[in-house]
Amino acid sequence: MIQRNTIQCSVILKKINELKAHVTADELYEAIVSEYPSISRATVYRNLNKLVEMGKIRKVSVPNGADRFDYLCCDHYHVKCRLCGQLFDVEMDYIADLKQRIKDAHGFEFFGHNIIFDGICPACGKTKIKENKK
Amino acid sequence: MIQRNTIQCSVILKKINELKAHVTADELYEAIVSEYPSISRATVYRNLNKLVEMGKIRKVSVPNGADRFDYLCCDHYHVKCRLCGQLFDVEMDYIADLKQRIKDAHGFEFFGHNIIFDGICPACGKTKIKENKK
DNA sequence: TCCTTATTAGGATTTAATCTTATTAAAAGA
DNA sequence: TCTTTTAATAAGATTAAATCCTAATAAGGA
Repeated sequence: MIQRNTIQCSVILKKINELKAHVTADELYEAIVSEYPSISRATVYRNLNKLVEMGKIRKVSVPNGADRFDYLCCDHYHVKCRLCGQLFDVEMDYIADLKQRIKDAHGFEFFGHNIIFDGICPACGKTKIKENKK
Repeated sequence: MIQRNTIQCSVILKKINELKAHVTADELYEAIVSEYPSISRATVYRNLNKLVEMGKIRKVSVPNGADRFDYLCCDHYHVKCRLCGQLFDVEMDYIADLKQRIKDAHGFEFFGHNIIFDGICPACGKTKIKENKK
């Protein structure tokens, strides 16, 4: 017996697919606790990592912020707004050959890569222009 | 009077350039406190952020780990060993045109990007082979 | 149904980073 | 040089993210 299917784990996976957003573990906990009041924060964190290892969801490490979890779809990248801190999807092909660009691997074994863009989202961009006009 | 040159700030910058490594704020604090015992952790963190904003050093956000700080040299990328957690430089040209690859910017303003590779360093790779042979 | 043990709940703990407040010192001007 | 202003500091408290700890629970094979 290696791994058990628990109600908690399936509730977590269901909720991520339902929300279709880049949620933090804590946001997810808050969303679940209303319909499953006894669930523990530790259970949410533990199962999220388990689901990532199983390849059923994706974890996005965000600079200066909590990790975010994403339902699975195509490979894609993200941009974090430097003003509001929100994470958005970026429509761009996955750069499959990125590791071929590495000049000297020094004996490293590469598995994948993570790209996060730094930018300003449309909403914050508009606010910024208004504030500059003041 | 906008900004003051403090001894603490210059000690921190000097130490980063001396170490020439990807140090965390805490590692840096430990390295400095021996020769400057009264320095405060908060001062190290505050000045590191200040130096990043001034463009004198670089901050690297590492998945599942503390931020690391780098002395300035050329633009480059990093790889984090998934076994030992250490951060290493990757020799690869900076992809200046990366944002041109974005298909639909949705009104976003882009400034830059951050790439972190996921891999296994040579030292850990050797250890792994040995352990598999057991 | 029973038994083994993976998983959970709930709170405690750890770690990274920042905040708070009284004190100190950088640097501009007299 | 001395005075004044206030940015920056020290030291400890606090916050936030994530994990750990332990007794209790429940998944699922026998």
